[in-house]
Amino acid sequence: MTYLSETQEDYLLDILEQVKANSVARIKDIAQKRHVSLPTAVSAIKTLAEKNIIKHEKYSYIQLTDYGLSIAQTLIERKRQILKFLVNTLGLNEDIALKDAHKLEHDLSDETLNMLMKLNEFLALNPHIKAEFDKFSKMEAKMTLNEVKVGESARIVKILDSPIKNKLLSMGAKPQTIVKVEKKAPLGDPIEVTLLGYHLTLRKDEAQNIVVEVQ
Amino acid sequence: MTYLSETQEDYLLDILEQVKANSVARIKDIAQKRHVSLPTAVSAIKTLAEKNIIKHEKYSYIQLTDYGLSIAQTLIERKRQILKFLVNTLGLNEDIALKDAHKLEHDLSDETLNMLMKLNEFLALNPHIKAEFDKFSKMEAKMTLNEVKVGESARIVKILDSPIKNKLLSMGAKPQTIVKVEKKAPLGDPIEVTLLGYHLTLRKDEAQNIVVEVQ
DNA sequence: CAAAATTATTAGATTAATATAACATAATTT
DNA sequence: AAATTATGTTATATTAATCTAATAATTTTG
Repeated sequence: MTYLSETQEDYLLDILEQVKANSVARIKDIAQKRHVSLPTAVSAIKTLAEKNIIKHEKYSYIQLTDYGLSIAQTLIERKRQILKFLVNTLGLNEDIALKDAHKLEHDLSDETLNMLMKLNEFLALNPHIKAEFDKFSKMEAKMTLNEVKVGESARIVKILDSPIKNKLLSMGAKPQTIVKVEKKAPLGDPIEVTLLGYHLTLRKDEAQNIVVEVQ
Repeated sequence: MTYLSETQEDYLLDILEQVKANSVARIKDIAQKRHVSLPTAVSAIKTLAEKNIIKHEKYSYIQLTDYGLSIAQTLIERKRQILKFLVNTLGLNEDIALKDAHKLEHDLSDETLNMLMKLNEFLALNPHIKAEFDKFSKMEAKMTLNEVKVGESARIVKILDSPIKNKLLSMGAKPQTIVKVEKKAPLGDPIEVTLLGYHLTLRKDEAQNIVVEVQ
């Protein structure tokens, strides 16, 4: 029915969280939680009130309407399921999972979310499969950049700690960045590559610190 | 390095797509692809040019810089992996998968993306497990709203085609919406529930059309 | 090659989400 | 109860992404 922007959904959830924790929510609390200025919170609260999600009288507490509470509950449940997927099923650490869940909760279609939940359930019911996957996911990729053939592109999986790491990071390279091997000298040393628009010449021992995967 | 907003990333990918398909890209093409007006495209192109992602001279073609091309390739690869997860691993249909992938490509952390890829690989290498999951995911949930106990909340999984369906849709209820059973008459008919702030009284045969899951 | 058509740009507005500065109300304390 | 502190509001501005209207450059065509 009422459309809420992502930001408005975030405000709503923060209000509910605050009410739960503290029995009442004030403008100040919400501004703090959201790391925004008071006027910003005031105007967000006004918009939510216009949409009948909350009630707010000047200088007073913020209260959820039944409608607002119900929407919030649905959002919370979505987020809970997404977190479960990220933490339990994928085994990601809480920090990353929370950040990602926060974005996903706004974005995922009901259909996709439903399938993630099925996957959650499936692995919960089949611990041997879950264990197998966990083992598999912990195996390191073993190909390094020096093994990539001339003309081929690869995706960086990890950059091992080494002198070259900072140089690459400073150029903006990171896991998922695509590197192309342009040329190799005889014996494979040095190696010419391009990434993020830069041309680089790497020694073989430097390239060995860059773990990659070819598609 | 250079930060691109989601919108800017979208423009970049559309430019690359256009260049690939047509060997050159013009403002008009991009405006069409993005379903925006020409001035909007002009200003987006200007921003990307300032960030050294593309080159553009007044009234002329748009060209990717090496840097822009490289960023685009990384983005494309991300999206490809996400799509693979949604379509191959989860078995979602292409339309939904494309929409979701489009949003996820901007949102997912590298760590999460990496785990999704592991899951892709794991299931590709273990077709028997994949087959088992496919079978599992196709099993319908079988609990309906009339079976939920008084005081409990449930998540709507599906609303079967029936007279009640339109009524619920018009209230904004859909899969993932939370319903709470407030009261049941003796013999479980009728049933009082709340959802999205509404109080509803449902006949048992209506409630049987609402497939739910209790958490 | 001049007129017409196509494509691009500039100017000026709008909306959502943010900010700072200035002011107003409420609560606390001496 | 007056002064001080805490909290909230209003006025005004900014930024990114969009729009419409007006204008300009380029290309096509009769």
